[in-house]
Amino acid sequence: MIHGSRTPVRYWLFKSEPAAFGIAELKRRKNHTEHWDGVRNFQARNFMRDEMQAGDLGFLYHSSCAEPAIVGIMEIVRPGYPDFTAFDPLEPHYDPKSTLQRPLWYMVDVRLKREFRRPITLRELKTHPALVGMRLLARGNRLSVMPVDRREWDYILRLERR
DNA sequence: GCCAACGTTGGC
DNA sequence: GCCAACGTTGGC
Repeated sequence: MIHGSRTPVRYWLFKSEPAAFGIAELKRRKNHTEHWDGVRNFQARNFMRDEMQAGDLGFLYHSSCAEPAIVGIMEIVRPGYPDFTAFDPLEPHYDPKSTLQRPLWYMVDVRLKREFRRPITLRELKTHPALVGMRLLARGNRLSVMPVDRREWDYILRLERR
């Protein structure tokens, strides 16, 4: 990349159910890339397909578990490209509406950057007035991939140090 | 284009 | 396991 041409990093949040896939697997494969596949929601797809860039960072969030929490930071190493798991009838997220010629679903590749020194739980996040606007905390939010404001990102990193 | 029915998400 | 919120589907 030519010096100075780099666009500012954007921040994201990725949900995953630790029972299916979580930070344990990512740690085991440190410095290896993972496909963030299986996303079947249009809004989440659009973020991955249209907005994510290599070098962007994302929180890894554990959902649907005893202690929902942000547990680490991932780096996007490859921006949006067709999610090939949608093409395979044997895949759980197979979707016949998505074809090689006209892909419907997209994924990105990520790599674990680091695990948090401590998990920042959903419960804790909710106690901070600085985070009331956070998309994750919005009523009825079900997006599995969403943007995080830089201000919120920085605030949460400071929380981790407490 | 409306909207009821249905399935899924995800915290609790 | 419950249930609110939301997206999708399909009849009309």
